[in-house]
Amino acid sequence: MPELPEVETIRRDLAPQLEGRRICAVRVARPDILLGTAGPAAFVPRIEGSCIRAVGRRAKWLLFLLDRGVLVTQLRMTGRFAVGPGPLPPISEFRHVAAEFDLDDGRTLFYDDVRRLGGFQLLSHDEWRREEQRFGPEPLAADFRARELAAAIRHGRLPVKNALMDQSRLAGVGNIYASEALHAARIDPTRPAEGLTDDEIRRLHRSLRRILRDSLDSSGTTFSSYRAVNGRSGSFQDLLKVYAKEGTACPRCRSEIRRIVQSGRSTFYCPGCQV
DNA sequence: CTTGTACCCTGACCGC
DNA sequence: TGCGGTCAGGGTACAA
Repeated sequence: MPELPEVETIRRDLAPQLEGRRICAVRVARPDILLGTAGPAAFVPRIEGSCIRAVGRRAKWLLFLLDRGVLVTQLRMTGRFAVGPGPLPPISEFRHVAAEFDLDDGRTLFYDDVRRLGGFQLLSHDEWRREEQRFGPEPLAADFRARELAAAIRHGRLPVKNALMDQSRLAGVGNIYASEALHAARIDPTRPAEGLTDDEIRRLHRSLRRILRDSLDSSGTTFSSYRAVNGRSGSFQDLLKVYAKEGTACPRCRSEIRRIVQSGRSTFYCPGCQV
């Protein structure tokens, strides 16, 4: 379940291995990972021969900035990458390889996706610029202050947890970090976003940024399926306070952590200290 | 405009 | 041992 810290971890793993490389050949074993209208017949020749100038990230999307456009990648739930020296995936866990990209240094980039909810789309630089406008601000950007958080989420009767996860309001936050940030800020996840006080916004801003940074320092949360590149695990799951901790004691007030469902997603919170 | 729901997909897990 | 049902949640399409 890659959110901002997980996708950024993958970007940092991939960038030094891929930047400056040319893609010589592409194989798409599972065409349904090609998002949008393009099938392999249109996709493959547009990628082959292109050079990877940089590996980027916006929200939870990983970006391969090519000389001919932007290869946009969504990992959704189970998408993973590995880079190997030969024609076979370097780790045995890659049993659902959906696409392979041969590089000009003899190595191959493998994309594996059990559920195939993720995938690729090649956009022109102009198309990506327009697409990118749909996202809210990046919460780890240097100029993202409490004022920017308030402008992004403090409107509407939507519960604050859903507001945090709405990618058009705020980029990169998903189910795990929304629950964790609200617990750290002592805010009830069901509260309408428009009702947060200035002090609560300041607490949420600090908590959210600290948790995203700490998770990045831990290479993300390997809870079920997420891995960094080549199967590497993150360790932030060891530092979670409420996510998937239903029935355990809140580390702050010892009340019992509860699980509720908001918009079909699990929310974990402490009824004792989140008000 | 906002808000809610169904759907895509497979593997892990549970109860019988 | 098998087997059906449920759940996981990212984003998107569509309805109200």
